[in-house]
Amino acid sequence: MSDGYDGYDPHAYEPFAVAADLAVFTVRSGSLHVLLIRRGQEPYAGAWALPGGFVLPRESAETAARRELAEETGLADEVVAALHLEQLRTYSEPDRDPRMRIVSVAFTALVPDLPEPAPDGGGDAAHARWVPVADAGELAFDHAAILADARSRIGAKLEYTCLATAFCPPEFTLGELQAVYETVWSTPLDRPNFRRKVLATPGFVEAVPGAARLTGGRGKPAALYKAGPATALHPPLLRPEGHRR
Amino acid sequence: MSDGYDGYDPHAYEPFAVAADLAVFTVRSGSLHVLLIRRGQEPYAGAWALPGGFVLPRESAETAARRELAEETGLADEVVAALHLEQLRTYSEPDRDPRMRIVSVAFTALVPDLPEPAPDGGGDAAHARWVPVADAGELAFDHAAILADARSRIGAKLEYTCLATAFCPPEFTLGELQAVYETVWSTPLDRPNFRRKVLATPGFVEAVPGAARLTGGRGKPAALYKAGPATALHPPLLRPEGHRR
DNA sequence: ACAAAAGTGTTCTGCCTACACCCATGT
DNA sequence: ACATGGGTGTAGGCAGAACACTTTTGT
Repeated sequence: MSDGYDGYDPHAYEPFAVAADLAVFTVRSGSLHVLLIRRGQEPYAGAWALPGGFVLPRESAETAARRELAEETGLADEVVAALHLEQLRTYSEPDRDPRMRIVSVAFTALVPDLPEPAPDGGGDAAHARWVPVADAGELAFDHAAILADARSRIGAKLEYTCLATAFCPPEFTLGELQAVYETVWSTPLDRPNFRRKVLATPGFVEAVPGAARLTGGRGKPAALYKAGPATALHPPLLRPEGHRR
Repeated sequence: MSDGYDGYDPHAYEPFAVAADLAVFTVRSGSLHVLLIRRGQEPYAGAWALPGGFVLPRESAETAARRELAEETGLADEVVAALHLEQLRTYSEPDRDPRMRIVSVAFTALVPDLPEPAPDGGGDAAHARWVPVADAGELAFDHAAILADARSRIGAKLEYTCLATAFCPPEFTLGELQAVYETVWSTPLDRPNFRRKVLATPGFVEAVPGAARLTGGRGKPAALYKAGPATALHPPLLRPEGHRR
């Protein structure tokens, strides 16, 4: 910070509020879904919005994001605490909220398709729903832009990180993992090559010895894997169009 | 934002201040430099810090970053307006500033080695200096962490974007461009392969017909190029260690 | 003549693509 | 038996790594 900081009076200006908003994604029945909240009051009453809320005086933005997520979705605290949250970007246009000056730090999170879907929780969670991103349409404030940024970020992240496993349950088949990629990228992938690529990357997935699962009833039972310790994917797993001219 | 936003009183809490801080890099005499400001007052009087300052009530964080950069470095307004600014991340730990709650949106910028170095400007610019990042050491507040994040970000960005040209003057040789990569990555690169890779990427650089420059006095004069319209680099130009196991 | 820097050519390796093929299970 | 999904093998192509070599300048 510059010398311009010194002598600043915190109360001289109309204060800023700082918020944390979340774009929480899951893959469910073949399409990418995002967690949205139905707004109860003006402005944008009745509109859908990303979950989020104000950063409290003794919180960091990330702590606030976790707290709001737990409050609004009824997810268990341990689940929320273990969640991989990633800062997306901060939105600070002066008129992004009609009421007052709000600077919002946006986060992205990826969760598996939860057995008890979040919206069934009590309290604030009553207005939370999983919505296919394709159907999200208009959202309150600038949340449609945040959602678009988050969407494109996770598409890119799948290329060079191991984050795709965050969309899967603790144990999953390679077919399920491939479906995550295909859903997020909206592109079919070659199964043999996908398989080799994933298994050739040390620490991406680890075999669960002896375990197998019948997928969809038909077909050969698939071996089960769990997420490995690796986070980066070298060399990357590129989208089919990614390296074509 | 959630329903938690409604009924919020802007004055109910100790207000937040929002700041924009900048990590401005340049390549100069074979090493990566960052623009730092010597603080005149407490806290951290006499310490080095990243340039930056408060976001004003009607500004976005990015606008504030440009304004502060112009004020503190004496760079021409056109130069600052044309600068490629990229949002790095927002730092919001409650105690990052001992005086009050300050949430800081950090930006990164890359500039060529300026003919008239920024620090020579008048006014606030008097305390600005280019410092080799290796010599930056301890900085005020959490700026050392911001600098480290910015450093690693630009290293990664060079791999898959055309940003390296931002470090070069309007016309440059491929040797100079390669020196940028080698300086930022601290790795020697193979000249023939680098050259082919850059020229094979459409829109990365464009030849300036007929022009040539003697570099260092000795050796064959090098052809000149200017930055092309491309921004992405597909496929990426990976660091030597990047895809080795 | 020699050093230094630009620029060209060539070989080798390894990954990625593609597609053909076998295996196990339910109906 | 056959459909369905899991899993293995293999040939071709393309890009990058490594390095030998030529060209043009200053001393």
